[in-house]
Amino acid sequence: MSNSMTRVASTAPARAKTRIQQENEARILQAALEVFSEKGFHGATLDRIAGAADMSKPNLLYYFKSKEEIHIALLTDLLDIWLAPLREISPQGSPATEIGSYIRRKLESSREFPRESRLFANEILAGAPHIAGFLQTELKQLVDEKAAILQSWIDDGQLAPCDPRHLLFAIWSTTQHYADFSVQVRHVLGLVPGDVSYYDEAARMLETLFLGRLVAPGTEG
Amino acid sequence: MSNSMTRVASTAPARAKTRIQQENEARILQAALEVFSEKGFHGATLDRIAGAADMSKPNLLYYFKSKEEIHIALLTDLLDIWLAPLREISPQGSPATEIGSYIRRKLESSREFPRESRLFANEILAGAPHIAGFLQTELKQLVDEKAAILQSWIDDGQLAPCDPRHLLFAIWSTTQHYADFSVQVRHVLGLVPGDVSYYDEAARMLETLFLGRLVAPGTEG
DNA sequence: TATCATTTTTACCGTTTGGTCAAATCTCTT
DNA sequence: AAGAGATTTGACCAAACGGTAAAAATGATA
Repeated sequence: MSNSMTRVASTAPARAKTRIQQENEARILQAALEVFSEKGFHGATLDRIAGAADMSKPNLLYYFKSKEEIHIALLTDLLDIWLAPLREISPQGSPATEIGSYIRRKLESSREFPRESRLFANEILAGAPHIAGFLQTELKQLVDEKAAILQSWIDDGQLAPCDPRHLLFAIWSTTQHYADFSVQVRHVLGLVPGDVSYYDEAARMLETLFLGRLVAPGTEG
Repeated sequence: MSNSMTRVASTAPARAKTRIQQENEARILQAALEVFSEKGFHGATLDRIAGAADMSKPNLLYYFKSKEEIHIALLTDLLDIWLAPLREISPQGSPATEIGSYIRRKLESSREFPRESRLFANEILAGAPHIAGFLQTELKQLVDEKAAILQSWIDDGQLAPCDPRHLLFAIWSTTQHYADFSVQVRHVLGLVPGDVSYYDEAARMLETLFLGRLVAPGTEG
């Protein structure tokens, strides 16, 4: 949860951070994550964030120059969390093990970082104004790289013919759904607000879907 | 795209709608859909919506009492669009045909109504403050009903054992992803903003995923 | 064309919002 | 303990916001 955006420009001296500075920046980012992920960028107010950080608004603005700077700092930290599971896909493994563990990692990420996932979802829904560059460059590159691995498995006959990038989309959407749409999931399942017990069943569903066979063969007519 | 919220309370006389009234309400709702789906509720302003409807703000407020009333009107209209594909799932058909056509309907809905889909996504992400009741009652009921159909197919051995409701979640997430996360999809695929040519490939992917078998058998070790 | 209801506009209001500023307080070092 | 730098606070501001009121303009109807 370290902040890479407030860290300096190469020309500035970049003083070492005080104990208080570290603590308060962390508190602010945590509070802002809570508020931004719940209310969206425009729905979040500096007063609210400051309140959640148990801090006055001017004091908050002493550490971050603007509301947008906090938002960008959060997004930047987020991208590593988002990419990490994808990076681990290896050409050495088999489709079943690699796809299976990728799904587990992504699902675990949804369970562990639901607020970060919602922050990301909000940003994409808003047209990705702050991370368009990231999507076009780093993410696209990594996707192309991993898609090539999947493609080699398709060429081997280990994986059904399909556009590997769309396979990744399917994994992203199904796993992130449990964080981004958790309210809907809980209402439909009849669970109380805090309950996240659906993750076990979700994992089973996704394993069947991606690694097994959903519809029994011979009944397609 | 008719509006059911401004229509009357049972006690009020409910005058018939003027030609101008009908036209302007439609223009406002269309403009508001554009703005709300793009900016979210808090990011949208009455000035912007009025501008998009080519109308002054007070004039807009002559037709809708408040910003929230417009939002609720849009959401209410939306729910029918959202539910329609699910309603069509029939116990008469086979799993392959029913699930397949449900996916096609949902995907078509994403392509045809991307703004409505994003409006819905925004609402859920915000905690579903306006449609929590709908999710808990109408949607839950319909899901339970359709899940029972899927369950009967599981009992028949026509469908792999799984929680049918999570199967529905998987269908929702994968299909809606192409509307809600279209910006990300396009950036990753290297497409220009307006391009929706990915839907064909998406349909193929989802058919393979839900109706076929992704990972070749015998290689799971 | 006169009349009345509907529609549109102009001017305005109170509140909220992101952000500033300078003074006051605190913390750390010497 | 004193001084310097870091931190915190309270008072404040301009702009944007959702919304109102009343007059002006338009449309329908007879």
